[in-house]
Amino acid sequence: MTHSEENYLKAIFHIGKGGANEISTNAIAEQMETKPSSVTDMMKKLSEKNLVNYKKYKGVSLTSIGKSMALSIIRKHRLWEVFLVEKLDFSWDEVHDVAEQLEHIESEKLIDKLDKLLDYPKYDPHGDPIPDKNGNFKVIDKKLLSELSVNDKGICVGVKDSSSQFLKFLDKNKIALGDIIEVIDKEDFDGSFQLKINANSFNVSSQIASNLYVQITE
Amino acid sequence: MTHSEENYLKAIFHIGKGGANEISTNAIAEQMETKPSSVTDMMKKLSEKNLVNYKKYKGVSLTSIGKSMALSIIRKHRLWEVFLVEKLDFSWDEVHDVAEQLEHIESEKLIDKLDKLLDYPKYDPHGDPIPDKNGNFKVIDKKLLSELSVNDKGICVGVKDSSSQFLKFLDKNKIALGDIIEVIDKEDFDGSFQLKINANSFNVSSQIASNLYVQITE
DNA sequence: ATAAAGTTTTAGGTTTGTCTAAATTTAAAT
DNA sequence: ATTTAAATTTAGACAAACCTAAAACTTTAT
Repeated sequence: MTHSEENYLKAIFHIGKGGANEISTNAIAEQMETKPSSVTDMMKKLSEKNLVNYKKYKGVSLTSIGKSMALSIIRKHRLWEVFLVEKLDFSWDEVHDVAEQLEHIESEKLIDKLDKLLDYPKYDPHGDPIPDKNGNFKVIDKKLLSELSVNDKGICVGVKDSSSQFLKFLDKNKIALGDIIEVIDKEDFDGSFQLKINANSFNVSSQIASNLYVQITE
Repeated sequence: MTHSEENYLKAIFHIGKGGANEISTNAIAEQMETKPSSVTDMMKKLSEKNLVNYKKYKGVSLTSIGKSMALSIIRKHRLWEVFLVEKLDFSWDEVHDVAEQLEHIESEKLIDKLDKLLDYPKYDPHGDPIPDKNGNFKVIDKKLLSELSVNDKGICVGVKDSSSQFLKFLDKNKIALGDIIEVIDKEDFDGSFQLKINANSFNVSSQIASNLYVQITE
């Protein structure tokens, strides 16, 4: 598996949200920041290798082998992110690019030992689940903050947008995973939210609310 | 810098032992396990980029930029080796191939933080010095065990051959870096050595003796 | 000093992953 | 039901890094 092949598998997995949906050539091209014609070339190759199901003009989906390879890369990516934050004091907005490189290192022993060093973490620094060796992971029942109603209460468990800008915004406003969030009021006019986060009052725009995941507690 | 370019710089550095000697195309080809014609191609490219001094038929040497890049890769390689042994419980014969991949990860911050995590090690698991950020490292005054005379005493500080076979042999015989070695007798006939290692008697072949570095203490 | 041997370079070809431009297929709109 | 628009694929090209075979240069040996 080349790095490029791995990146395509990962992209297909992410676009399809892990399901077996048919993914369009254009969607992959956009995600990979490449051209549709390049995607077509690669799909032929991955199809040859039985990693994707591909029929001309009909989109692609991962085969079970392709899916388990994608999960293995995602596992590596997320474990490395935890390592960077926990052991090397990176902040959560700095880890992505480095993990993007580290995820391609080939060594099963390395990943097993890293997993152990980190004490078998279940989630990465952005709240995304880390698949185990067999590709299994718990999907926790989370909702976007924007879907909550007034008086709903929950724990902040993840971010949808994990861009550096958004993460830095959260840092600046002292919003972190694990925080307890309560919806005090919702403004119909602009979709903004009045919140209580860890006992402090907050007002966040709908943009923010639709990029924060919470686990409802009551 | 591509991985391949980095590997060539490293190879040239290793062949020339860090000096400014003129390195032959064939020597590089052998080290890189590739063909001389491929080396020529790459030397032209590296020369274009001012990383090597290259004149047709005359061999190459690293420019100062090329040398500092080679040192940076070696620094990364050796730091990762320490990480694998110290933090992930790899044994010293298992680290090379993985470090060979990890050395190409691009992130200054990653290496700075790794260096810190490991508490700024000066030597890798095979006793080779780790260059600092500026490419400086101490060359300790070591000799091959085979150069010692009867009654010489020293500390085992490194290996010349760091192949898995040799390292496993040392493990099996409980010879490790830091051990105190005394030459009891030398057999002229086959060049074998009678040693005392950490108070135990040992007999090693000339092959072994010429692949172990010791620092003489008296 | 010259032939033989060894080394290095050139010339031309391959694979991988990308691209642009043109052709084809599918989907949408009237 | 056609036409138009959008998505996708094909065709042909390019750079990187490698290869083989042949040519050119150096070195060695007589």
